[in-house]
Amino acid sequence: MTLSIHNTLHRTKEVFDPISADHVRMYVCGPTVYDYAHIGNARPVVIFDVLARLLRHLYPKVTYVRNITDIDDKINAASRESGEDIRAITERTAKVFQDDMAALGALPPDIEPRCTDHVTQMITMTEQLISSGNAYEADGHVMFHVPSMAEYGQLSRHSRDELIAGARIDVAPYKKDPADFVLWKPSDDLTPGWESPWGRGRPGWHIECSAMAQTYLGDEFDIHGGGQDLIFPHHENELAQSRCANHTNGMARYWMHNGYLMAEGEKMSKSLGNFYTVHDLLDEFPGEAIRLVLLQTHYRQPLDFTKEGIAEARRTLDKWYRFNDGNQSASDAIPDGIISALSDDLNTPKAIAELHRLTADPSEESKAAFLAGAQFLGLMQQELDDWFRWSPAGATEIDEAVVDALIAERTEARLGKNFARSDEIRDELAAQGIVLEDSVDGTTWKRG
RNA sequence: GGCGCGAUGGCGGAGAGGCUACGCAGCGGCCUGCAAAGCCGUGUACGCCGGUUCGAGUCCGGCUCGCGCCUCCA
Repeated sequence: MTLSIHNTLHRTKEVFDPISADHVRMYVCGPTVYDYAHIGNARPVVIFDVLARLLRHLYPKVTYVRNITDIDDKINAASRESGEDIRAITERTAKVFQDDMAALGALPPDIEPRCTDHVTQMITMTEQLISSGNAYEADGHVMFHVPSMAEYGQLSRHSRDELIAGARIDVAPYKKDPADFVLWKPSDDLTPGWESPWGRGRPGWHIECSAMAQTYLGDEFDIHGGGQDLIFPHHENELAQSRCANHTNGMARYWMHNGYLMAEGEKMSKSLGNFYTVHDLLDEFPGEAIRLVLLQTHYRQPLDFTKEGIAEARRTLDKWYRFNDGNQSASDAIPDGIISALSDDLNTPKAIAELHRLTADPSEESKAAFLAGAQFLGLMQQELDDWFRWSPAGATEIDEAVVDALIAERTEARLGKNFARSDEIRDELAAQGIVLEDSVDGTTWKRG
């Protein structure tokens, strides 16, 4: 099976040709842990989780690195505002992030490095950039000198002149060139800092990824991923730093970026009330339904995320859980249709259509294939009862014994043709969000 | 202003120069005491204007609308 992926570097779909077929290496930019992840942050996590699963299926060894950024001025600002210790904020937020992503069915990456553990590597890389003539120290800062790299802008396709023309902020006086960006900056006594050859300070906001990727994946690796909004400046600057420090022609062979996400037809913003954190959504919907919404749209397409969309995805999963009534086990082989769809630049909507196609055939063979395919995509992970009896956070507890007693009473009433009482019981339960289903085998219930 | 992305049937969403996408919802039917679930059947589409072609959602040009990014982040 040939894997092809869209490479942002060339803006075309290309056949994936790893540096070493024995060991595929991928780096994805992870969260800055100062606040709960919103659904836009979850999109790359789920997308690259699918890619990691696919790579592991196609290649013998895969190393997937996704960092946690725990040094950032937004974190410092959050700490100043709330008074909470920086370490406490980052630990707490990182834990919630990991739990929330697990609830979305995303497997943990192989390595999840933190910036605070890699400051030494960042300092080393910064020193390398100074000695190679690509960076300079000025006024306590170390700056990357953009004109020192001829190919700067190759990823985002911004020319240096355009950047300067479009700049929205004043140029700091210590910059040699308006396009230069920071590698290291000084910290005052109230700000976290590390000792360095340039005094006590902290890293700029791109060098972390360059340093951590180099540490775990080497000077050059296969895939670098993230959201489209990271193309510039983050990835452009990472690319420049890594190439110049490591003396390579590229950092990653393939750069992949997922499209942006809107919520309820508008850009997500707190003031519009459509700002969804994954943590809050998980109180309201099962994680698998959220995952399915994310996979139903191709990763490079814009996605309008709506609660109605999650509800619809949940109904689709209801249907799938019914189709696979809990008695099947997944076949060993992942259906070809799933693998070939995913191998075509991660065409998850097409893979999902393939799942729908398999549900049209009620044979045991098809059910086993369906289950294998769905589970490969990180879906159909629940027990049947857990899925149908899932309830939102804060919902009233259901006393199953009471429900069973009412069902028994209703069955009696139906046998006695007392349909008035029978329907009354059904309505009563429906009011509590319980839906009854009669079949030849008796009556079962689920949460509606 | 610069760079880039998107526009498909009521909704979601693939595909791609000639061939059914698919799902949801709707409608008709079967089943059911009635429902629910399930099953069968069924309608509707490619933003606008030109062009290329025997033939264009699919290629080219222009336009309209929506959106992203434009550095030490907000």
